[in-house]
Amino acid sequence: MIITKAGRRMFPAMRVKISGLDPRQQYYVAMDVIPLDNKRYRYVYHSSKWMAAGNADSPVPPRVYVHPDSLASGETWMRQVISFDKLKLTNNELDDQGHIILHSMHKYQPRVHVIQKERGEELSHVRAVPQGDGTRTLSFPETVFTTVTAYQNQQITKLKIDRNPFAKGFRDSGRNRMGLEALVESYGFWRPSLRSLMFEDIPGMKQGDKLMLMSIMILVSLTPVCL
Amino acid sequence: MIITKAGRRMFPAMRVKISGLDPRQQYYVAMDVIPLDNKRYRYVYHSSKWMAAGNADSPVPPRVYVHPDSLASGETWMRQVISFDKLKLTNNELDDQGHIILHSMHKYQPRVHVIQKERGEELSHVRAVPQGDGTRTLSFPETVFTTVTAYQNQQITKLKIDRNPFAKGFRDSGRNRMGLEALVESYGFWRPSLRSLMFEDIPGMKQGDKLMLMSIMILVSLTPVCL
DNA sequence: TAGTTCGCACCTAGGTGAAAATAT
DNA sequence: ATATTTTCACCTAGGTGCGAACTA
Repeated sequence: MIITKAGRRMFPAMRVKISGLDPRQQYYVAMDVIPLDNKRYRYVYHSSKWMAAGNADSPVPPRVYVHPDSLASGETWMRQVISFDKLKLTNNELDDQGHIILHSMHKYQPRVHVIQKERGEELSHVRAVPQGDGTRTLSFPETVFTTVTAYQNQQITKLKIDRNPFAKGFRDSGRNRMGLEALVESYGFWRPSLRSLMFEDIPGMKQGDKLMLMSIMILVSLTPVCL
Repeated sequence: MIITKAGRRMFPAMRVKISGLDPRQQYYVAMDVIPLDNKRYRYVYHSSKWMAAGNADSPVPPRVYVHPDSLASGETWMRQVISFDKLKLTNNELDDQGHIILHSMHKYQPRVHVIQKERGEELSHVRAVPQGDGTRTLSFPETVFTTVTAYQNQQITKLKIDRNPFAKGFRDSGRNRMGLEALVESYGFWRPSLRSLMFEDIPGMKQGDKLMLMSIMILVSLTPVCL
């Protein structure tokens, strides 16, 4: 995923559908991005692979992207597909725009949080998400990505150009256009799918929890590991 | 003010600064638009005046524009200038986009509401603002406007073109450009000002009310009556 | 030399009034 | 006649990867 000083969107964006919430309860929905491991990576062109190359850079200030529809009722959240397309990534450690701060050439795991509103609680953009009974955190391994300041892999570049409407100007004209199916076929690592994760699957999930029936589906946004 | 089926922004937009709120209390800020009188108007070109011409059309469905930063703390509201620039007006009585529905060729009074969050209360976009001790409603006579589907007055057209960035394409090139002061000067009825209205000024204002010290200033958005 | 930054052309998305077409 | 609707050129605002310049 490309990161810049000014902040760059993720593409594709995380999109999530939630069910099983208490329709009348108020929730925040938020996203953050945590390091996948303790390594720094480099892309080895001749083998077309990311290789570990030393230890991770020093930690960056923690940031949380609170979905702009927050605070909203369970009913509201469940009625829509929740898209994180306005979230931005930056490599500027002094960023004051509330963007998520990451190091380039590292691997990251995005997470989605569903946070039940406690009385008086205020969700901060610059502090870690409160962990407790009222918070459910979900990660999808399919969405792990590698940060770069310039694409290392021509397949990824082509994928971005072909799928992102804002990159239309770089597409091959006419003849090379593909339908979604052919496109998907041509990228072995690109696995769009509809995945469903029940809270029953979550380690430490408590019986009798109000949120037990909540499930989250990733609809579209599966990001190849080497992105 | 031009109204269309699809919805059209107000220009200039209402902009408001609030002080005197309880920093920790949660508030909605909202705007609505009420009929100024019971008349329908027509513009008489030779006298350059709006004249009453019959009774108002039948009432339209009530709509409230809840400011997108709602719900927020008094501290948050007071820290910023609150702009209503994304509010849209429509003449479509069947509108389902949440726009404010008005009749063309009528006079209207915009109002700003500051609504203290009561427990469990949900603010509706399609129902009148709840009137009670937790709600303060303010109207500024300077912001009264007349709705049209096409401008009736060449001065207004020029004003809109000169001030609205989105109408830049219609401006006279170079030589006719004016600075703000000259522009303001040239419109006798255009009175930008900084007005401050204390809640003490409001009829029925109660002593000891938590909100008593709140004041609201209109910063920029004064709209001529004949707009 | 590998990684980053910056200006840019080229898009999407959507807010303007003009003018022609249509409605009342 | 007068008012409204529709389409359009021309903007603002901002999301793309490219490629040259820069950096360590």
